[in-house]
Amino acid sequence: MRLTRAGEYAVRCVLYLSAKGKGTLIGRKEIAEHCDIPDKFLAKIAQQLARVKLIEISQGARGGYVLKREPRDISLLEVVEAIIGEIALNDCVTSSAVCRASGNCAVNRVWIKVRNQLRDTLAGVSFAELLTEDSCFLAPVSVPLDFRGKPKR
Amino acid sequence: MRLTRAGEYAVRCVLYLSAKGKGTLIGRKEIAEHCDIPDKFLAKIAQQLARVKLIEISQGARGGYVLKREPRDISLLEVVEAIIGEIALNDCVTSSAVCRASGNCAVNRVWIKVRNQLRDTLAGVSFAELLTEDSCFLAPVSVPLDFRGKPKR
DNA sequence: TTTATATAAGACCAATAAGGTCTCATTTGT
DNA sequence: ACAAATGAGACCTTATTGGTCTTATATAAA
Repeated sequence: MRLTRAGEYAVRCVLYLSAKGKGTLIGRKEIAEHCDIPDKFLAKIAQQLARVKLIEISQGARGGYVLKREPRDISLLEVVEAIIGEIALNDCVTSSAVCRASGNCAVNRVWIKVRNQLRDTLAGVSFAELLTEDSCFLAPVSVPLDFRGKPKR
Repeated sequence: MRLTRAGEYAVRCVLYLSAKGKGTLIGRKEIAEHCDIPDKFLAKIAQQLARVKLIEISQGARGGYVLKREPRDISLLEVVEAIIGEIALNDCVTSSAVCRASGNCAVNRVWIKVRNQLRDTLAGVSFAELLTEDSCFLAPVSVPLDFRGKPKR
């Protein structure tokens, strides 16, 4: 696994929307500009976020994106996996096609362990938490105090 | 980071050499065949392992590879990083070029944390340990009892 | 109801990295 | 000297990433 550019952008986008608060409609261009994401590329990424119900997209004039859940209930893991799929650090873990011994392999067991560890840690970080610290924004954004807390899952 | 095919092959190779024991000369073809690694590709990988002194290569007729350290002192991390370089899960962690806020970014701090966690876990697994369980071999290999234990680092 | 402003969906393209091969040189045992 | 092995790096092919473009559709406002 690797946090691809698309994944990185998705995190920035959700972080920006989180700062604005759940339910606030924000135009795509504003996000793109503010978070330094190529406009059209963001459109593609947003569709994936919408598919997993993290955001809602409204079309037409004055359209844009709306965060559908509270930042404290959104984990880093969710956003990342919405874009790059379920995290796997190697092929063996997901498919036994590569390694004939797979399924009963000591090396594989280690990879499964570190993968779970990684996922657990990412699952434990909410966007509300991320907002309480300086983040990857290009310009400062005001952060409402009530968007702080731990994720439910 | 992702365990590439090359990294996977390197692990298999060192595991095979570990089973044979430190100091035992094994021909490249034997390893390639036994571990299901493309012969020429193994040559390339072996050079990287030699560069970090994990193995020694002898040329000429009856040449091959020799494990230079005890399996209990070789960690999974070492072998993996010998091939794919120091593990980094995203660009931000390594270079601040991508993310302008880098260095003081909450998201980045999370990635650094999970990366360290991952490296620590891999560093804690020795090849001796891996040998005590069924591994990614295509055919069974006898495992000397004295190659079992924890890695020094 | 027309027009301007947005996004939708997916085809498409360029750049990079992964996976692997090939060639020519060098080394070493016999 | 010769055969059997590896060294080093150029080179090729394929997959993935990162991103754009085009056509269609939706909506607010004039």
